[in-house]
Amino acid sequence: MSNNTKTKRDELRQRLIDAAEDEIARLGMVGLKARSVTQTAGCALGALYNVVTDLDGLIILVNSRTIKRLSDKLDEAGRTAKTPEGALKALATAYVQFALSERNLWFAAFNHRLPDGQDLPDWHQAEYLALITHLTHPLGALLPGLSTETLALRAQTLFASVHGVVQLSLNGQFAGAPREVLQDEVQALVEALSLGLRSS
Amino acid sequence: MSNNTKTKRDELRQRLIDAAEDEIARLGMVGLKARSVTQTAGCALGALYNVVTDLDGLIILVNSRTIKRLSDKLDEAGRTAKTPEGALKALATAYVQFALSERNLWFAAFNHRLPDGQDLPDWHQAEYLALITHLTHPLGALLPGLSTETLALRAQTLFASVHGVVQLSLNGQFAGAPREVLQDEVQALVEALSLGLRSS
DNA sequence: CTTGAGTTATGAACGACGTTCAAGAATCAT
DNA sequence: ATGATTCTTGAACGTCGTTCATAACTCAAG
Repeated sequence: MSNNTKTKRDELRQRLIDAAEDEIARLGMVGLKARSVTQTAGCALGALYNVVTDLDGLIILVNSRTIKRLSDKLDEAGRTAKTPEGALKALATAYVQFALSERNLWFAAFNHRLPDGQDLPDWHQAEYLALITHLTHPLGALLPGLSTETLALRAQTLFASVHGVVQLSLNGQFAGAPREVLQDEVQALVEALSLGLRSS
Repeated sequence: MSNNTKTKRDELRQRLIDAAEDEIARLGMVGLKARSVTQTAGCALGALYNVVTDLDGLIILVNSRTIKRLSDKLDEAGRTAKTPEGALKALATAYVQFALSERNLWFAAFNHRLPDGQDLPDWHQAEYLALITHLTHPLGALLPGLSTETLALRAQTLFASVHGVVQLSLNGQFAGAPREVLQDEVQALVEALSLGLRSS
């Protein structure tokens, strides 16, 4: 394969990711169709499968972008805070804001499921883990003396609990905090958890 | 419509729910197919649409059963505890156990999404809300003096945070507590939250 | 029992989907 | 300029949810 065709493929892959990202953002994950995405990317239907394994593979590439963007927001939020608890609150706020403003992409990133037996590629799993790492530092300052492993576990749990509140609120027609008080509820959650974790 | 045909329809509806429940339990929500479910229920393909609006409608009926079963488990767990905090922990434990033992049905109940613009029927939304009500009593005992509305909100948030930890652990190939320590992490979460909520 | 109008059940047919692959177009070394 | 090789294309396939013309059935009236 010549160098020229390789860069052409890369360009097409980028165009496909662009188109897929747009389609998911507008219509959600189920709105992503092979025929439509290839048309707006300006290629043949079959070309999709030269450049990407699957529609699932394309979703993964979009999700990778989303996670990267979310990671940047968290980075920014984490830097501005003074106290560890303030940092955790700022991170939660940023997370909620991201989920609210990029609902469909956020949803795709956290709810895309591969067919049974298939696993996410390692490089992509690592991106999710890196996301949670943003919590490790402030949480470690709040809870000194924890082993690295327990700290990592607690960071995952903290992340997951905030994520759960956002998910049930945005998703759920049933239950879940109404959208107007979502930020408040998440703040209360982080505050109570910070307090409780420190004194337990 | 004679009475006879009405009960025949009801019987068929039950058989379809049975078949759908089995199929979802074995293969997950995406494994539910109109052709297969009607075949094991012993009826024609089109009969599905006489008895139920949609495949989505069938999923809702299965989810209703699942929520009812989960509600029973929570009832049981809530009754055995002495202290409010003990009750919350027992409820969380029961929830985790249910999710672990009925993964696919649990997943369907909390991740089924109707097409854009459609809402869950009111009677079904009420079932989800009733589920969360199990937390209200012990939480109210733990946090006296809260208004009914804030108490309901806190109960939803507590529910959602536990749910989030379970979801990310079971779902996520990326991140989320590994399954062996899930119960421990959820216990730690409930403990910290109880402590933190009380003293805030 | 017979009739026929009204009701219910059936499954072939439809359109949309993801994916494949034979055939054509483009590229490149000679 | 030519043949070999690589890449691209979109028609075709199988599967899906859903519909609807038609067949089968039900039942009151004669």
